[in-house]
Amino acid sequence: MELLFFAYRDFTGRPDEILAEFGLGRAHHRVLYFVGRNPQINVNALLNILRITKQSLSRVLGRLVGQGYIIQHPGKKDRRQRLLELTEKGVNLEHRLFNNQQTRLARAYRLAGPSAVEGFWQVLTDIPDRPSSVKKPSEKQEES
Amino acid sequence: MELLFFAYRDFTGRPDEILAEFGLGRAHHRVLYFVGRNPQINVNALLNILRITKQSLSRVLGRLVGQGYIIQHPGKKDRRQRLLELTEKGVNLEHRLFNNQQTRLARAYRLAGPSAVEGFWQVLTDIPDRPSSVKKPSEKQEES
DNA sequence: AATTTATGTCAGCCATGTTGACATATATGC
DNA sequence: GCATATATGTCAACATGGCTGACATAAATT
Repeated sequence: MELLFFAYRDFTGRPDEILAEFGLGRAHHRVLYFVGRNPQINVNALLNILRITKQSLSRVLGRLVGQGYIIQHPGKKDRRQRLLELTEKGVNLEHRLFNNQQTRLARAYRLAGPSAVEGFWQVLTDIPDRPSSVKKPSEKQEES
Repeated sequence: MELLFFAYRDFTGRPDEILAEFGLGRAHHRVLYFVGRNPQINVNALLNILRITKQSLSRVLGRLVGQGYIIQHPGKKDRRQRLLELTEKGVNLEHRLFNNQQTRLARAYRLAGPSAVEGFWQVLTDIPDRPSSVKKPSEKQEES
């Protein structure tokens, strides 16, 4: 139980330091991450993943767009949508953050061994609410 | 990677709702949890676990003490220390929150099976920074 | 007696969540 | 084609829970 807390705490620790150099926070990290993994995602889909209000997202996203980490462009099928995508600058930063966490995970994986990793995934997948918003974009936005 | 985010997000979701009924937040939950699991813990040890400043803790802890969820009393060996302990009221609330999360975990465990659970623990234990502050109070506080 | 340690407190700042109200552009339904 | 719904944005105000800095007190330690 508390392991989840410690894991999360230390998992975000290093990235937080890196982000601080750029005057960004954890919230910006999450946006970078999910936009990076879901190019051309629209705002609504992103809101559903993060489960925050559009006003909260707006502040964070606006900053990322303003500083050139993310670009927006209208959807082709639905021009009301603003589809989000990392710029090269955004990709770079995201990679830097990602690598850091990956290193930590890799260490844990190495220590624990492959079968443990398998179980880890298994359980972790089952913790969130039912269908989960992970890689199930089938229901929403096939944008652009 | 994102699984950790989703797991954490949904893991804290229900408890957050319950806490809101009492006008408390997630920070209070963490304190209740760790005090519950480490009766007679002193303030410094708690700060080391949470990795926050004493001013932050003070606000949260002060509230919990004020509303009778936690009691403090001076350490016997070192009377400067304030040892923390849940009251019956605190135990009740903590149980309620705990059970909720346990239910969620139990579901995941059941779905994933025992060997997966084993691996889950294995990996999760290895994610945090080295010695980890879990059950390793050997270096600090042997109070009261 | 001097210093260090454990704890508390005041005051203010910042990031990031919230609600509510309202605006605009586009898509959709009748 | 107009009415309405949807996708998004924006303004304003507020709450929580981090943070820093400064200072206070009691008890332990040297």
